Amino acid sequence: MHDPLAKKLACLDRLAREEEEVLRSLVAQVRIVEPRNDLVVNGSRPSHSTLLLDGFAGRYNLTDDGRRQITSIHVSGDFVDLHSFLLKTMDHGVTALTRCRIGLVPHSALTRISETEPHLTRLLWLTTLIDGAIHREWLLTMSRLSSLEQTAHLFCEFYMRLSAVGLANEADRSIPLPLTQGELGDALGITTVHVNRVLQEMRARTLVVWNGGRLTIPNWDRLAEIGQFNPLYLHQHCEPR
Amino acid sequence: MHDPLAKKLACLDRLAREEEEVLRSLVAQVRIVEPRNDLVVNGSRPSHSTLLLDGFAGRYNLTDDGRRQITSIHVSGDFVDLHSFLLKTMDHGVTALTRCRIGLVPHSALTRISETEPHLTRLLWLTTLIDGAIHREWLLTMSRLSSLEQTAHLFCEFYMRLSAVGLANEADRSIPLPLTQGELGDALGITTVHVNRVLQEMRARTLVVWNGGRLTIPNWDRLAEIGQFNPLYLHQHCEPR
DNA sequence: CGAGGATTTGAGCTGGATCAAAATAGGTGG
DNA sequence: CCACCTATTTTGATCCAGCTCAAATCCTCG
Repeated sequence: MHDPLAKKLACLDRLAREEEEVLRSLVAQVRIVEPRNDLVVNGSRPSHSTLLLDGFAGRYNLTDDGRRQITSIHVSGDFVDLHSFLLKTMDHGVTALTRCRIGLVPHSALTRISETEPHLTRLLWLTTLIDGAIHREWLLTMSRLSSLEQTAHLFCEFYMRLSAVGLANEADRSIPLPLTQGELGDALGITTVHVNRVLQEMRARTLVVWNGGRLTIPNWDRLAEIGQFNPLYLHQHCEPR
Repeated sequence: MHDPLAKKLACLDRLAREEEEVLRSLVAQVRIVEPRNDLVVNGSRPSHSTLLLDGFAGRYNLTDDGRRQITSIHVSGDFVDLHSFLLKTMDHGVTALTRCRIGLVPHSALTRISETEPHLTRLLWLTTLIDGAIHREWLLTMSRLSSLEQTAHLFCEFYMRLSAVGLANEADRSIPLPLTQGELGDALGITTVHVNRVLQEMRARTLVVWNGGRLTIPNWDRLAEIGQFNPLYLHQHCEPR
């Protein structure tokens, strides 16, 4: 049994065998959610948190007149709404960008962990802190970089994060990226039309190849330089926490 | 003795007497930091977290060529870098926007809390989740609202947050806001020149009065409407966590 | 083969940037 | 109390990255 959560946490700190056991027992129920459906509804008060087992999901906020900003994109092993455990009321929605397989983790189980497993609690807390670090990086790239630079940055981030959970093909530097240009624009804060133009420019400069839902990065160093990408903010290294 | 941290946490959930005691004992040392100095240095590995006792501070990231984005602004009672406890390495800097009085909280004390005080741990965790919720809201307002709307939103947020720690004058709806227009621009992601023009427009429409380091909001409802401000994301209400 | 979504192209427009300079406001030392 | 220095705010003129609107093409899949 592959356990993407344990895999992800093991990137952050050594896990004891019993801790892995505890993690494995968290998921009370598995469900499938079709693309464009909400995994979690804005304003709801969930009694469980949602662990993404497979697929891509996005948190989003809407303006009063319905324009959407995707504030993060999640992949296997990510808790898309671990924060609902303590925030109680959802202040945003979470949508399935592809067909998603999700595991439901009762808040009661999380409370139990917080009472009896301080080390695991710190690691779960840590994953929400990394979410915050990503938000901050997005704030920077959104406001201060050109949309091409910002896109380059985001592609690098996706690569690193998918790589961490074993979903990157390290040989040809490619990852699954089954999004539409419109969805990417909602994450970048730009229009579909402009996403398209940015991609054309990137293609012309052979910075990336993106088709059939797969993104390939022929020259990592150049892409990372253009996107001013420094992976430090992802905190993907194992140390005692 | 006024304890701004206990005051803030008490807005989120009932605190036991002994918990307040524990919180009071956290600060090992108090220091003063002058404006424009770093409270926490980017890339450092702090051995303590910084509780802001008095003053205004801002987290910031820089682009490679030195442009700055302020990713959050903190006031009394805020932990400006509680996350350094688990992230270990700072992925951004924290600067004093005014003269700041800070309390240093050793990470060892935080580890102890996480081992022995599950409820307090959840509340501290929660404060970092609220930081994340604010980041998401900023992502939305930055990308989808006009700069005037975004500014209105930010002013509403400041008012609510300062009000929660007793720093707002509820009578005339005013708060301390000792920032320069340049600093505000760094938080909004716009230039000083444009901040100035936005403020002129807001003044002309008597949405706000801002001078002598104090912001007054003559008509809350109008400002909140323009900024599409809904305080839900601040999660400022007491409930069992 | 047809239909609805996704991508692409084109033409103009605009919010906010840039650059440069002037006016003000604080703060400091004499 | 004044003269001076520096940071901040304000004004003006120009520019451009990314938006809007509209239509065409291309997939994909029933």
